[in-house]
Amino acid sequence: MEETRSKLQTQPLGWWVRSHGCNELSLEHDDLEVCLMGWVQYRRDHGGLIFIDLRDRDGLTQVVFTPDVNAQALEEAHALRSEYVLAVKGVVRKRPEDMVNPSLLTGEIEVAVRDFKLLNRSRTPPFLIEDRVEAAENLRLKHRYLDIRRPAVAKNLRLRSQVVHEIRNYLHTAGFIEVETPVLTRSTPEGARDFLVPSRLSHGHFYALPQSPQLFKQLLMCAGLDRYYQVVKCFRDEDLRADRQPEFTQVDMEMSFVEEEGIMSEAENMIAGLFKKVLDVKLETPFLRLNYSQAIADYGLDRPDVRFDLTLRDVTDVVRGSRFNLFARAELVKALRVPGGAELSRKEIDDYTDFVSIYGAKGLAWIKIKDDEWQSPIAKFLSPEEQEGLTDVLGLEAGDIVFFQAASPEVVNNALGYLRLKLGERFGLIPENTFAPIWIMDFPLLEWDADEKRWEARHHPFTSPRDGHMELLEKEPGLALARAYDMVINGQEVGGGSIRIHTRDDQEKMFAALGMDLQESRNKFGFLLQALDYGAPPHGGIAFGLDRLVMLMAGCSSIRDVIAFPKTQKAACLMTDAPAGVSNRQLRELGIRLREAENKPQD
RNA sequence: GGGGCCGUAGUUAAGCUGGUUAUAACGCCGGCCUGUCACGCCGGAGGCCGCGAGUUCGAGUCUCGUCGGCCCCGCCA
Repeated sequence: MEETRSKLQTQPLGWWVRSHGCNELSLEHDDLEVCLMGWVQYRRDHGGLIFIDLRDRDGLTQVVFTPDVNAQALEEAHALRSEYVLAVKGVVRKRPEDMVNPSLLTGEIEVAVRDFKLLNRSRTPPFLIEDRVEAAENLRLKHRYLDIRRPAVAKNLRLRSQVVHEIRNYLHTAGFIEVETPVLTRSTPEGARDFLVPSRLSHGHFYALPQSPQLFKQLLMCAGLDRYYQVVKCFRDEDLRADRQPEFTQVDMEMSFVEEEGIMSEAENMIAGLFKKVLDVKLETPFLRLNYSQAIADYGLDRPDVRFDLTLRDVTDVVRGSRFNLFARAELVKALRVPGGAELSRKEIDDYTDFVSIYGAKGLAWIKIKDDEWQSPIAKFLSPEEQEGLTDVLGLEAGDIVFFQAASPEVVNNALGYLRLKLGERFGLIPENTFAPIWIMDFPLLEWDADEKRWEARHHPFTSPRDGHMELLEKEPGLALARAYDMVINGQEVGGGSIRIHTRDDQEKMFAALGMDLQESRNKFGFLLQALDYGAPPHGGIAFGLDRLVMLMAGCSSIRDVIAFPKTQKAACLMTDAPAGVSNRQLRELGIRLREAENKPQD
């Protein structure tokens, strides 16, 4: 099959040197002898005349084989096919007047081929290397090197490179020192599941891949480096999502002798500068700020999309004494008013009811405000006073629809919070090409783990409580607030950080509050406690999720689109087939025997 | 661990309440063509309908299981 494609022999590059890229030539190069190298994008074989669009990472240039320039080359060029790799020497010439291709940057010229070399052949690719053809994602991932040849994918990687470059540039200028921290480190409790690496030299012992360089960067502050940053891979063995991969990249920073303001202003200047330089988008600084509790109250979520205005309202008091039992008894009742929402069909409302059920909602109450009446399955249960109260609190007008959730705060806020996003889309309330950054602050320090029946650090156990809140840990741990902050853009959490605990005393108190006894905390975090004991400066930092940030800037909806070689939802790499089995010899060296091998019958 | 969507030529899809030989476009192969640009024209090849059971006279179509991909809940900052 391959033989039929071409009898043309491939040749070594020899002394040929590329003179230009495929997006570079224009009328000002007229008559110039050039040498281009690239792939065959399209071939238009007219028999006595052949056009080839030669592609490299930058663009396309039309090269033309004609008998009057080189008849031999024309003869050979009949054998060229898609994705063959060529080196072409020729002369730049102006195209005939009405033959200009305005959709090509190089569309005013063409290169008349004097000589060419076939550098490599190609099998017919499994999918067309074109932006307008969307092949199935598993196919694209299996042949990712072909997928990346598509300009849209390459463009994302180039954007990512620009972003990292600007970040490094900014931080370097601002006096940050880039330091690499270990990838083979020790497993620490809390947080996500670790990826483990067995030790050959110490059987039965394991390294863990870092979930983040958190402890190392704090130790670098103890070391007096003052300002640290790193663009670093982090690893978390948890289930994947469109915005979550098992290995992902953080822009990790830490600063000494600063408090919230110092870190946040540096971080938002960096981000604003980035958007300006890379996208030419101006973000107003300082960014808006919102308390966690206010974010939950207004938006239901701790990463609100503030590009549009719909907000939730607490109407618990209005319906407290209602004949409608569900409302009267619920711990929390909130309403979401959608102006113009009365146009929603019954089918759409049913779909929204299904939608909120995934967040634990048992149903979705609604009222359509018509000119003369309230159209609703629940209106009849509401007294005139309650109706008046709702009209007042919500500012109801004819044409509106109001959705209600009455349940636990968690269910109410999640259900209405995500419903708000859905409705924002449905009613076209979300402006495109807009970036709305916002800081979320004053997070609770701890979070109740219902399964484990204990308090856990919401951020991580090194986060400092607000002044005076350390004392709350014993009596009212749920009320203690953290000196933590998240940066949210368009409803995406792109970064988060905190002021750290920098005294041994406080850090031990914190561990104790998390149910760790002295022995245990010294065992696991002895090195940190010691470092804090030797004059640790006050410090804090922030880490950005680079993949999410680039995804946002690229306008993609999955971080896979901005990662060169991403993994599937089962954390597999379809190209290399990782993860894969290993030989018994490798296992033996590591002192490992698989449990399944003992149970499974030998075949 | 759970819910939803999907799997048919190389690719993207169509295939109705089960019924003759499984369609189309693009791609691929061969031929013709000196101004195309996603060239055009003529001809051709190409299928384990993801895999395995079951129901049925008969399964791409229905049922169950399984594998894989995507989205989500849980999990994860």
